[in-house]
Amino acid sequence: MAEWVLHVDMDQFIAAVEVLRRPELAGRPVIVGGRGDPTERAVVSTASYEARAFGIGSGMPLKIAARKAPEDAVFLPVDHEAYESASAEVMSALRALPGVVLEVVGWDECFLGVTTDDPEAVARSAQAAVLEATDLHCSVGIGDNKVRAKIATEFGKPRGVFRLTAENWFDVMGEKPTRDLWGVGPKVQKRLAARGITTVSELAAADEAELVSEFGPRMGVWYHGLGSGLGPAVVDDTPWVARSHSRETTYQQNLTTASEVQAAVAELAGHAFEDCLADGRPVMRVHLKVRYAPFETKTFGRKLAAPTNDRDEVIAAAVELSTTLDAEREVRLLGVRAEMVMPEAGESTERTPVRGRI
DNA sequence: TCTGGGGTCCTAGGACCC
DNA sequence: TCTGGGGTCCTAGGACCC
Repeated sequence: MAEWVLHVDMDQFIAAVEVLRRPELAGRPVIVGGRGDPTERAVVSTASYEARAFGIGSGMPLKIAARKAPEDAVFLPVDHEAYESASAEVMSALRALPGVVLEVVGWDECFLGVTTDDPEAVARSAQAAVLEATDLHCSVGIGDNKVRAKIATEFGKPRGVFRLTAENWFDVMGEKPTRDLWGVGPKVQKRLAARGITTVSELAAADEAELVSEFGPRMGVWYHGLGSGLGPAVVDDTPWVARSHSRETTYQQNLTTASEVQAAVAELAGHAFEDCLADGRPVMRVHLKVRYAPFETKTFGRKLAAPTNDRDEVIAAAVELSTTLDAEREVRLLGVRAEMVMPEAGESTERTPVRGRI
């Protein structure tokens, strides 16, 4: 029997959860984002397939989505608690499958590690288990590592199963643009293209030393391997330990005075601090990120003298950071993020340069 | 045309020490 | 007067993911 990595990804998860509790919305374009008011500053979290047909997608400003949407479209507010409880049901249904190791990646996706001669059968039973428990549909990618399993899922959508391994990697992916790889975004795609690398096959055939000189010792090697579909194959079910907590808000009206900014920073820092407190862990660093008009961002931070549980100390540190803003130029803030970083928690597991929770 | 909120990890460069 | 290497720590910034 062989070891396999399965990647389970819910189909239009947030929209599907909303339709589940409002069956009358089935078949209509559903757009979930912000407070559900398309005239506000906010973006689309998820659009149903019906809405995607009109060119609406996640990350798009609600105002733009409203312009593209047909008359019968429905805008709904984000309801974190509903998605979290649906997510928990999905995960527990999957965890109950015999012989699987489950690693949560996000609300609506996870990896399953399984030893079997028939991974397609496991994939089908995973889909059946999720449907039975939640009435929600998912797609499953099967791979010989996480990178291939993750990419395979896209070929299975919706409600399908697809297998991607070393055997068919270049047949399936060879001619695709580098952007289709997990971890290659628009910036990296552009930098690769500047060196004549536009397809997955070209990336695999590229000179690794050249990639290292462009992207650094870790990322250069990582991207080169990505061209061949290389990646970690270990599915790790140890519970997630957050390294940091942050709070961010976009203001409907820009903040324009130093005292407004300081009040906003103090409030956000307080909430982020409480998230750390809830984890039972002290705060080691305080970061601030501001977005100011027209569309620039600035980040800065400071290490505290020692890890602390002192609320006043971390808030004071955050507020003090905000005083370094250039009042003339930078105090027209669209948004502010306060981040609290906690000390390294125990031994870290194997890490890969794929961002986010892998 | 307008820009979420929650995260993670990597890199470059300066400061500082020996 | 001119200016070594090597190492570590720290901060700012960047990129990407869900």
